[in-house]
Amino acid sequence: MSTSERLIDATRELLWERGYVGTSPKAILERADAGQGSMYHHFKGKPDLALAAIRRTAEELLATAEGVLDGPGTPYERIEAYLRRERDVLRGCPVGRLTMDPDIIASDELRAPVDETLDRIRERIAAIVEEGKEQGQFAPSLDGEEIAAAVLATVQGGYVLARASGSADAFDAGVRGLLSLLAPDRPA
Amino acid sequence: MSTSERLIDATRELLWERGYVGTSPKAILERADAGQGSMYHHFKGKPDLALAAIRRTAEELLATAEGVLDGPGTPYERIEAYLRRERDVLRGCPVGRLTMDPDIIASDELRAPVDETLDRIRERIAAIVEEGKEQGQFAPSLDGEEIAAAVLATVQGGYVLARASGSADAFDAGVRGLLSLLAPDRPA
DNA sequence: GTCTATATTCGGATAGAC
DNA sequence: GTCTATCCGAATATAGAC
Repeated sequence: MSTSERLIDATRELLWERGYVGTSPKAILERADAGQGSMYHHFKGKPDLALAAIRRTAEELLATAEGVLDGPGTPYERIEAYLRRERDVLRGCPVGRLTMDPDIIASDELRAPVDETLDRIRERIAAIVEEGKEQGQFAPSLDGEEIAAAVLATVQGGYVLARASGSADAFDAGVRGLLSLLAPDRPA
Repeated sequence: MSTSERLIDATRELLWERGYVGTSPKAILERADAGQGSMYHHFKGKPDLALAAIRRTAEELLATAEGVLDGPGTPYERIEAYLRRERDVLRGCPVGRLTMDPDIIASDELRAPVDETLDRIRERIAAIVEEGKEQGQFAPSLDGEEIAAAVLATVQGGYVLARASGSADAFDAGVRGLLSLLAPDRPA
C-alpha cells in the first residue's frame, strides 16, 4: 500500500477512536509508519489529511447502509435489517461521532461529508417508509421524513447509550423498542 | 463566587463545548480568571477537576429531566413533554457528548456519572411506560425498558443529526416521528 | 518522495515565594 | 490561597538536505 494510503487509513482509525481534536499528526505518523516529510508532501496539513480520511469513511458507510436498505424484503424488513445490521457498537459510529468534535463542526468543509452521508441515508429510509405506506404496511398518517429521522436518531443515540454503559445492550434495547412501535402487526 | 466554583463552572462550559480531550487546563484558567496555583491547590489535576464538573452537570441534567417526567399529565403527555422540552439542540447534550470522549470512556470514575444519569432517566421513562400500559394508554406488548431506550436514543441521536446538519430541524423531526409511533390514538 | 533538523506554542504539572 | 517561575514533552508545522 502506498504511503499516502497508509496515512489515510491511520487517520481514519484514529478519528474513529479519538476524534479530530484527540488525534495528533505524530500519532498518525506512528500508526502509518511514515515520516513527517511524507505527510506534508502528500497533504497540506492535518485538516487536509482528515478531510481525505473522512470522505473515505463516509463513502464506505453510505455504501454499507445502502447495501442493506436496498436489499430484499418488505419495507419494514429492510428497515429492520438496517437497524439490526452488525455493528461495532462500543466503537461508536465513525461518522456520527465526528459531530461531537468542535473543530469538525466549526469547519464547513470537514462537516460537509458527515452531513451529506447522514442526509442520504435518511432520504433512503424516508423513501422506503413512503413505499411501505403505499403498500399498506405502514399507517398513512406516518411521515416518511420523520420516521427516517427517528430511525437514524435511534441508531446514533444507541451508540451513546451503549458507550455510556459500556455494553451493547442499551443499543439493542432501543432498536427493539423502535421496531416494536414500527411493526406492521403491532397490536393497537 | 469562589475561585473553586469558578473553576468548576469554566470546566463545565468547556467540557460541553470541546469535550475532555479538547479542554486544556490553560483554557480553563483563562475562562475562570484564575491562576495555575489556584487550580492545583483546589484540585489534584485535570481529571479531578473534570470529575467535579461532570458530577455537577449530571446532577443538574437529572433534576431537569425528572422535573419534566414527574410533571402533570398522562404517561404519553409526560414523555412528550420530555421529548419536546426546550433544549439548546445545536450545543448537544452536555452529558451524552462525553461518551464520545476516549479519555472519559477509558476512566471508570469519569464515565460513572454519565452512565448513572442516563440510566436513571431511562428507568424513570420505563416506569412511566409501564404506568401507561396499566392505564391502557400503551399496548401491553410494549416493553417499558425498550421504549425508554428508544426515547433516550432518539434524543441523543437527534443531537447528532442536528449538529451534522447545522440545524435543529432534524432533532425535531426525529421527535415527531417517535411521538407519531407512540401516540395512543395512532391509526393502525 | 522521504529524511532530519529546527521553531513555536500548548498541555499538564511541580516548586517555592508571597 | 494565590502567584510566578520553571520543566518536559507533545502539537503543528517549516526548511532544506538527500
